[in-house]
Amino acid sequence: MPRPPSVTEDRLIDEATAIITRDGLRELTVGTLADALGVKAPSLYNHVSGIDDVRLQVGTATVTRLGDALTDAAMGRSGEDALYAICHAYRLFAQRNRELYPLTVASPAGRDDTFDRHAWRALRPLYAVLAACGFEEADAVHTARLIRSSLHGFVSMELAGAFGLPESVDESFDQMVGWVLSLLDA
Amino acid sequence: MPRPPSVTEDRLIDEATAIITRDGLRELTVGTLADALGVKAPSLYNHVSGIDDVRLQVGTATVTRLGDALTDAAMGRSGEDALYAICHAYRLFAQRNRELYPLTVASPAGRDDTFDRHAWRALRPLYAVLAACGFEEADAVHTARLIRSSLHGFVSMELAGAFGLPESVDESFDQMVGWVLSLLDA
DNA sequence: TCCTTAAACTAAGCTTATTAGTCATAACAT
DNA sequence: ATGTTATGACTAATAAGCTTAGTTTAAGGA
Repeated sequence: MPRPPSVTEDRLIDEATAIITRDGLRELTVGTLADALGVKAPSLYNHVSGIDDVRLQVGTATVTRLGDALTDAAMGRSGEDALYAICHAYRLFAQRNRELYPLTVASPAGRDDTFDRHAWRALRPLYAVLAACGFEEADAVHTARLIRSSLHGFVSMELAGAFGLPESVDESFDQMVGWVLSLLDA
Repeated sequence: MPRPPSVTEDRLIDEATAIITRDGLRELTVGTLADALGVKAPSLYNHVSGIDDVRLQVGTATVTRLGDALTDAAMGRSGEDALYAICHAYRLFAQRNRELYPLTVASPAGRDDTFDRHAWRALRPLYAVLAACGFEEADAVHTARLIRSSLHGFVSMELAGAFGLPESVDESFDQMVGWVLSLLDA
């Protein structure tokens, strides 16, 4: 029927991810992305609804990778051991994807079902640990929110350069993780 | 010597703040700000170096107001009582300034001395509580980072709509504050 | 071969940020 | 009073970004 597209969804997300990683979030534009794909800017509108859509799709792909990283970290461990690994994997992912990480927090401009589904899925290892430690439904939710808040707050402030004092940031993180682990005893 | 400016720094920041609060961060542009000030767009460059500079200055003003709110909350209280008030004042400020709050986290695009000074000043009530509770130098820094991480992480995720489940967000916050307060006993 | 269909293209609009260069004016020194 | 001058406001213009409209092209099926 139609001619084969030179732009596939995978290639689009890959190139957009590469631009953000290499040059920063602000350098992802319709123009730079079209160039990277070897196509003129308006042609992108055959594949996405706009630049916000591209960012959303990159965010979805990134939060999926984050979930994979957390799952890998928790694999084969349990309890405090697993939670410790999850915390450190979370921070490591943010550090290695400093420009992409902000896209994982939430879908800007209102709900997006696909993003939300993938974001929820990324939290499975965390909920698995809590469930295995005997946390009931609602309590698991509150505790997971606390842990996510601490982790996201820490890494986003760290990436933003909000920790200005000379004290070791690694040590601060270790101390915070220790505190998070103690939640499992309660 | 020169003629009196129709655009003062105060008015500029006030109007920019009003636009962000009323219409959202994305609506703050050189054009909308110039209109609000009754001036043509290029005239703004006699007062600021660009739109990023405007955002930075609004952020500085906002983080100062945040510090005032925290100071007011802690006034006349001490220990757990003061920290409880600080936590709730922090969240309330973010909720009442949802569009402005992201500007308080850090100066984008590298250090800005003025912003950093005001941001540091905003943390004084927190450090005061910790000092009064006997926290030593480095330990106070690590603990303050933990508390800031939890608070910032929670409110930024809440504002971003990252807590999708039906469980009460207020209850999650209360539980988190309870844990934060328990830090003072350690 | 010809038609359908989707994806590419060109052209063009509008918005935003910014720079260059000009003009107006109010405060100050004389 | 008057002229100087610094400053801020203006017009004009450019470049970049996002998007829409409308046209062309090419591959696969009839």
